Amino acid sequence: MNCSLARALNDVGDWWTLLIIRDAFLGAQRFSEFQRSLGLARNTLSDRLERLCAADVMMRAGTPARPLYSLTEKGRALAPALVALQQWGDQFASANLPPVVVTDRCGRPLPRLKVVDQDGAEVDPEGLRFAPGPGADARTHARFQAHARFRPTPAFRS
Amino acid sequence: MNCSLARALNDVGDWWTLLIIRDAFLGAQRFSEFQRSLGLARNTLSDRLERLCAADVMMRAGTPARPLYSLTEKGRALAPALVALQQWGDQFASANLPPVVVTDRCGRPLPRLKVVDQDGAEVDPEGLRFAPGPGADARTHARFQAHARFRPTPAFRS
DNA sequence: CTGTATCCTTAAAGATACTG
DNA sequence: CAGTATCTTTAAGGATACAG
Repeated sequence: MNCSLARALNDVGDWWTLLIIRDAFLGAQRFSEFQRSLGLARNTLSDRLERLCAADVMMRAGTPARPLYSLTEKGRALAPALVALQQWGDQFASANLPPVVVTDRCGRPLPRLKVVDQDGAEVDPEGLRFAPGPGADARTHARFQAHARFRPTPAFRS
Repeated sequence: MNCSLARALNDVGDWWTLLIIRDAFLGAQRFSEFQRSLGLARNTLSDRLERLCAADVMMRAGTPARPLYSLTEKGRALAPALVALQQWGDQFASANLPPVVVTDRCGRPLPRLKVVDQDGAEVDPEGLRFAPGPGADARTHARFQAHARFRPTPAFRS
């Protein structure tokens, strides 16, 4: 798919994968830590760790017999996505009574992530738009031109 | 699960669901728009839209015979998570050549989402911590006390 | 401890045809 | 147009036992 979101989901869009990554952020490193923390089957965990290493989201260190799993830079770059999802769950799926909160290293809860524009002004969801990027292929361009991708942008609406 | 992330994933942690939501942000409203845009089976789409409406992420308007699907406030609140994931895919899965970029309503590409603390300072991934929240149950508290959730916080490490 | 190898059961997804 | 109803196929996940 010619789509970054689909590609992202291909790497981490699985039920267990993001939970594994969260545990890695929490400091889990050993196979058994993930396994006991999440309670998933061993073969499933094995498969997920394999995929994550193959996708360069996590890496294996330690000895082959007792590996240590940790996040790569690519994996750590998931922090905003992870925090955003958790905060959304805090607010809407946990009725603002989250079991666990994300904090800075001093233990102060983090404010909600905001989408801001180049001037630092917050962009509300209705203000979001999409446009062909540098990697757009012919099909993508065609789609946007065909019907402005569903919703006309202000420029087209004028 | 006593975990906001798992609850969030329960609502939107599916392969198709986030793509449907993205199309909704793009302005798609009709069953056939989603279907043609994503190319998923009709029964699958039907199921996803059903779940999304049940979870109050999307809502149905228009006539029963020709419904219009749109995001609720809860759904629009997914914008940060969606943008964060897409940007991650842009950078790492599309080699910084994204087919589609997220912009503000003027068409200016958005800067990358950042995790900031209460003072507005950026929090790097290593600085992330987690702590029991107001909705923590006994089991959650026990977990944190048992082993500081894998990694000792600076306070515990001292 | 860290997996791999099977087996088994269930769920998910697509294709297709049909209905209001 | 917007689904529903079947049917079929495949994949995913858990359980268990075993191995290095």
